[in-house]
Amino acid sequence: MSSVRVRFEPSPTGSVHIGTARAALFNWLYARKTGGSFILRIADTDKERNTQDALDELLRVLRWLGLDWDEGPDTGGDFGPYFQSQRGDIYNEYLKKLEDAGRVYEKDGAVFFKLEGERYTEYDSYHKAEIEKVRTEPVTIDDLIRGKVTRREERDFVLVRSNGDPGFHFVNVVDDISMGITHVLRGEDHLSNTSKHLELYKAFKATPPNFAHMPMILKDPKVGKGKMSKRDKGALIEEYQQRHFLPEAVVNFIALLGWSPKDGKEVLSIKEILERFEIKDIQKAGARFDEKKMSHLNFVYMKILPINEYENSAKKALAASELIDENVDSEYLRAVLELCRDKIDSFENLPGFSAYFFSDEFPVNEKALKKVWNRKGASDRLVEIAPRLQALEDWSESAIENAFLQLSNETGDKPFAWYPVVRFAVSGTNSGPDFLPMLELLGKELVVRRINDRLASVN
RNA sequence: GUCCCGUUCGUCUAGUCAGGCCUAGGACACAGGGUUUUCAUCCCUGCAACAGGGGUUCGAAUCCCCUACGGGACGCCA
Repeated sequence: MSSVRVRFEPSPTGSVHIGTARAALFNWLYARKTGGSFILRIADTDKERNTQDALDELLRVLRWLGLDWDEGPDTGGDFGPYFQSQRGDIYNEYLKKLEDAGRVYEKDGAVFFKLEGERYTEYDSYHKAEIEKVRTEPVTIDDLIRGKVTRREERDFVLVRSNGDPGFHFVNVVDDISMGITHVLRGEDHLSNTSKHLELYKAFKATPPNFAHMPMILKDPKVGKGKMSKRDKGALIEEYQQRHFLPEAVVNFIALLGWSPKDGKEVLSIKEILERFEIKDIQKAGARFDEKKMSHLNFVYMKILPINEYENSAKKALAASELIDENVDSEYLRAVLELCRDKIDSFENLPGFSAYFFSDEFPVNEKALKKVWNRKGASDRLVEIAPRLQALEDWSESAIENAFLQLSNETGDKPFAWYPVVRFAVSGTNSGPDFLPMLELLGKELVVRRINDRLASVN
């Protein structure tokens, strides 16, 4: 028995859709699972829309997700070329076979595939016209996910466009035959196209590959109806990169879109996914995109991220938001990151969470303003604590705590009475890292100054 | 409109193929409580689903049929 060969056939026209990424992942998983080959084939027959940049971007995204390929545009292989734009000779050769078999004809400058069967014309309500149809024999695929699916193709279709470029269905089938593809895992949107493909396999007297049609990824119902489009939030992998999501989390999330492991474990590394992946466990029904789940997974991975990787990603996120540059004190930065480590839920939120460590221009949280500051006696709390902090000679966590404790003893109020107000004064919000270490790190001069600034704002 | 595919908590899903172990399990989200003298984490509890109707059967989420609803295809896009 020959070994498994699967392919991923993206068209490099811009950004990578989440469904495209999932197709890549599932094909990759199946290849690695079976010890087969994962082939990358570039669908660049539409010349105007393809650029080198888009291709580079595509390869970058695949690598970011942790996917590698055995044959492809940059790695080569025995079945090349791996750009469809360079496979013209092969397409011509296969077109000749169809010509010789009398299965093609020309119309309006394009080459059509001729179906076999009785011809008749009929009014078609979709095309709103009288069109020619063919009474063909139904064709059946045994889909690895859906079982037997039978359908009849009833209209001739274009093989080569009038501008000379070969069309999708034709190149798709020719490439799968000539590259020895054994399994085709693709989106359900191709299920209806499969009858066209099967007709071509028949005409070429070739054995069709095994098909598996994955469910569509649908919009969050709160957002709208239908399949997720590239305009929807969360639809593009680039968006996750820009938002500093972890690739492990993204991979985990897209794997769970339409697939789930038998043992019910949800947080899975790509290796663990690989151990559990089975085509038959892929869901039939469309999967709805849930941004909250994506965020949660990202959060889980952040918690277990090794410290050096955490620091790298954190620095990137801070640099991207221009809170820090290369002049930043690396020891101070390290301490800040250490302090925020267990508090933040995403790198995306880190800049907002920690801005006040790096700049006096930090935003004031409206809710905190209402809840903490616009409250009777709030400014009195600052008036009480400010001189005591000012007077401290030893600016250590315990010394700071003592200052609060003393005040607490004298007034009978808990230290809790001052904490939120001071936190608000120095950070503009009511949540954040551990309070006392935060003050210590910020430094006496800055803490006292911000308290006074806050007080000055009322007068 | 025609054809194809689908339908379990708000969402992702387990269970369906081999009907009884399902008073339907987990996760996210949401609500309430607890731990934490801050903040977050964390822990506990709760909410919440077999689309509807007919069969078959001692017994159906599970098998069959119909209806409804959702999705996809119907391009000289891929």
